[in-house]
Amino acid sequence: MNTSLNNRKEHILRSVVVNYIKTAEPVGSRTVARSYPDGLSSATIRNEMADLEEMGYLVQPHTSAGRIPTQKGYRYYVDNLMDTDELSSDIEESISSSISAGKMREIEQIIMNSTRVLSSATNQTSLIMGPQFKKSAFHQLRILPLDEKRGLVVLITDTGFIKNKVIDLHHQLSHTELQQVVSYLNQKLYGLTIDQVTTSLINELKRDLFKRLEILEQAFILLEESLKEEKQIRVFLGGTTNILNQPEFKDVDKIRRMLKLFEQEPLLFKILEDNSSEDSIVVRIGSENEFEDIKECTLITGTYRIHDKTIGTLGVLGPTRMDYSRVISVMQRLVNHLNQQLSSS
Amino acid sequence: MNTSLNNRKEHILRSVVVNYIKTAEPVGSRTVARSYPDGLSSATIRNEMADLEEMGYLVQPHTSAGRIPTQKGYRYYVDNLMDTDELSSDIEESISSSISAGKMREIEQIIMNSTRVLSSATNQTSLIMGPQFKKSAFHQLRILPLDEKRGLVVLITDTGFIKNKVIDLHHQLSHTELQQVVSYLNQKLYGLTIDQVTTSLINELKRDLFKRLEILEQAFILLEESLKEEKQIRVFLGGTTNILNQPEFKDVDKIRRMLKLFEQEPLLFKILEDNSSEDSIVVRIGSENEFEDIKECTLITGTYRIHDKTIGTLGVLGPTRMDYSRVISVMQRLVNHLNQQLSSS
DNA sequence: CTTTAGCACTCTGTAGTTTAGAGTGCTAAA
DNA sequence: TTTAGCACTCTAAACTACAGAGTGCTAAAG
Repeated sequence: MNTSLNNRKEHILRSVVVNYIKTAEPVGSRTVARSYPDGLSSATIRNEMADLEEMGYLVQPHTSAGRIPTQKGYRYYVDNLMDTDELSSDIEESISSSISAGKMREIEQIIMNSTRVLSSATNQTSLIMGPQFKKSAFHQLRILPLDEKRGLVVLITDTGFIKNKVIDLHHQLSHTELQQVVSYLNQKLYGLTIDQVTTSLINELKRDLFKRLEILEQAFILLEESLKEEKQIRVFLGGTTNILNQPEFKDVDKIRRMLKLFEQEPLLFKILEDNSSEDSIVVRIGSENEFEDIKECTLITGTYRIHDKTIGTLGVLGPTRMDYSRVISVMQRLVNHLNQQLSSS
Repeated sequence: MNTSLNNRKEHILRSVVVNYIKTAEPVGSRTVARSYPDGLSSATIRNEMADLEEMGYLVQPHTSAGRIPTQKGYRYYVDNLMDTDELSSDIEESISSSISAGKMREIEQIIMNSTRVLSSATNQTSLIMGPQFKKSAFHQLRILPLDEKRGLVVLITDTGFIKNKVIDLHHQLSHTELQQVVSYLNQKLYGLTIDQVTTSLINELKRDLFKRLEILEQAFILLEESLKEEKQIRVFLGGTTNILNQPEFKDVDKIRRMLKLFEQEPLLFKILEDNSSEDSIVVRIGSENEFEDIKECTLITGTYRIHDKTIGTLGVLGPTRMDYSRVISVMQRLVNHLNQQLSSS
């Protein structure tokens, strides 16, 4: 199936893809002929294009129109024909400046800026999964008494997350009792990722502790809730209006479906999560995507890390007619910057 | 200018407004005639409608079409003709259930649910300004040492907000020194709203403290940053796709402008802030709005409180052809629930 | 004086028709 | 194997025709 094409066919396919990406209009033989270095006539090109159509790389929207790439055509282009884009210096700059600006930056802030850069540099919709709490390792638990009846539980991870929650302390605890509980918990949990803190582990700890102090029910409830709650992680979106600029979304109905999708955070999360892969950048074209709603789109994803630990995914979503070369370059650059920036604190 | 209309004209105006809201089609004399209790002929209605047009309450899109209400027409309707909607029981229920569900609810969660309810019950876009940190009063400041080099500053307000931040402690502090600083700050700041903690006050405190301990520069930086940071408060949006259902937004260009607006959080914040008023619910029709981008829309806003302290605003944004009666009823109900729910913890 | 029936007139939206232009596939010659 | 030439196809835009909805005005009736 994966027979590779001869040189001339490759050249023609590339030309069709590149032109179609640029103009969104079916590409005719004349146009391709012009791009061919040693002048070949349009008739010859026509023959080759007919071949490419038969092989499944191109299609005609109707009998007498130019050709547009099929999904298979895009795939071949991405795998074999694409050269990586040189980024213009102002994009380079906007990437590095918007990410590294302040020093005392919150991680959320960095992520939000990234969505902005990513969408504006690619002219597509960008989506970024915020850092995944549950993949971080447990580092420290503190309980801070607020007043007679309430305390603040603070949970700190190795990647710098801080979660907190006010809890009721029905039974007053002495300071030392509290200390005991806390240090016990810290000892048991240290180094585990949040993922690993399962309900059964919690129950075990609970039994253990109840023997000594029949108190901290509330604290455990927090811990459990904290796990559940984090299932719905934020996905940040940028440039959702960019799809309106693309001619493939001139239909109000398509727009609606797309925007509906953007409103469903859990779904977006799933989409990103499923596509996150350890190795750099993944391109999913059209029906290569698992999710029904984006089977007419291309999704390009990458992952970012803190100290070699993958903690989130970023993606660019658009029509299959997407400037692959540019998007991939931008994404690559952005991921590098992010990794560097996030790991340097 | 504000001459009130006679009974018959009022009836006709109401009929036109109600019908137009329902169908989005210009309303003709025949339609109005049907709605008139004692049969009046369409010819009579026509005469009255011509009058109403001259007075500025109605217009014709073109010579031989029905009438549609002008902004002035809507205004008269809202002020004098509208009766409040009875809400169907399932909406009542969805309001109360989605807001009061859990017990240990985070305030953000409640707000997000509110956007959902509000937009789905009104079929419009809803926007809610999250609770305003800076209007809360300072309650407690804690500093929690994490390790040798870092500490966690925790700031708690009377309305239950908890802000925290990791700070570097270049110079190690003894426990007692830390205690001293913290209790001094607490004493000075207690009861002030965050708004009132101005830069000058911070500087004063700084001078004061430097005399005793030449240390806590970092802590102050936090405090200052915390103030700045909170200028960009989150605005939660719901049902942005609802505008696509309205025929006034069948033009892709209008859609784009609207969605662009939704992406500009600071602007939305300003819009909501400007419209927030102490007394219940405000209706801004068309050009009554100050902001250029929504001069073709109607914005209906209300405020919610915690213990009689206004902390946020919620709004419904849509075309001027909006079901005023329903939106106002829903908003009223939602605000009541919110106030009750937020104040009971 | 108010209401109404009747009628001519206006404007829109839709459906059908025409036409220019772009691009193809095929054939036959180079 | 390549290319010139030509007949053919399909689309998108422009134009025309027409039915339908609604108006304003006039003149008659209450």
